[in-house]
Amino acid sequence: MTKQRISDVLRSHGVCPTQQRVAVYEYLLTHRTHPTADTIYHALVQEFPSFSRTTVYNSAKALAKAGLIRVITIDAEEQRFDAGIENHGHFRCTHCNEVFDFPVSEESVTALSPASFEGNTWDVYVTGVCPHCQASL
Amino acid sequence: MTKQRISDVLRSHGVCPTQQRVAVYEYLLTHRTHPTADTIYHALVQEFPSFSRTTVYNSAKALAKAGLIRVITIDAEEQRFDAGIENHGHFRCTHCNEVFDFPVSEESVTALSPASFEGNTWDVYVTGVCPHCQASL
DNA sequence: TACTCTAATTGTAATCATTACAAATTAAAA
DNA sequence: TTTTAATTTGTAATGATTACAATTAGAGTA
Repeated sequence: MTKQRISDVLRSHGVCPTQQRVAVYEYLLTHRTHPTADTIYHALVQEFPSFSRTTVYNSAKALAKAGLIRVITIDAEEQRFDAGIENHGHFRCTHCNEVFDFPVSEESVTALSPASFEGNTWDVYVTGVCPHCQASL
Repeated sequence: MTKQRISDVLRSHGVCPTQQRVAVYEYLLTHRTHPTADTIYHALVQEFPSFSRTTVYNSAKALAKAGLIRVITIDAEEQRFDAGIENHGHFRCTHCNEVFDFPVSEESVTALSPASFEGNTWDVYVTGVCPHCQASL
């Protein structure tokens, strides 16, 4: 996706497409690794020398509010950000501390959500040891 | 459950049953409100004037490691603790900020957990507006 | 293009939950 | 008891996140 296209997406979601917001969203679209604010900051400060940590949080907040990204709190210490907004769960490996996606069907989500509550967003977090770390143990 | 009984439970889970740990576990057993460390601290400092915030965290960590309680991170700002360890999900109301339990069936959990990952613990977090707040809006 | 107004960015400082640490206390075994 | 190891506790440190005010950039208008 080109920067121009990303700008259009932001605009169509009511988000003013500043250079920084476009850069943050582009980074998340091309790095599906659930990066932390600090990781994003270090990656983008090279492109924008005046880039600020605060801008990462501000941009992410604007993108999350518009429904373009999700904030993941599977890690108690720090937030992670994810451009994938379709149905999926998150798995955190306690050994390598990476976060992976795994598929979650529409039916199982429907089965989960309590009927009497409204306007629901859901997160499925699973913690354990990933296949790669299992092999190396 | 008496203090004596709680002591036995801790001991049988390999946790040295100190007064403070018994008090924290008793508080969580009798208050299924998913309290924060601060809430527990304020409640117990009345019983133990020398009670410390650090002890809440230490005790909770020991209890969680023994599998007696769970740490809930549905709230990005602060941890919550829950003596309920059977299958259930957590719902956070964005209006009153309370956390409620809701049932999650064994099958839906099995359907969720990715097969290739091991030693899994899972958390299902749903966010929205609770029935009580829906009525008052 | 220049102008204007509003919104966004940025750097610094503050906040606040959580943890580190070392001294004092307690638990449990001998 | 006495001893020893584990736990508690108060204070200080940590570190992610936010508040804030000054600067800068975005987008519409003439």
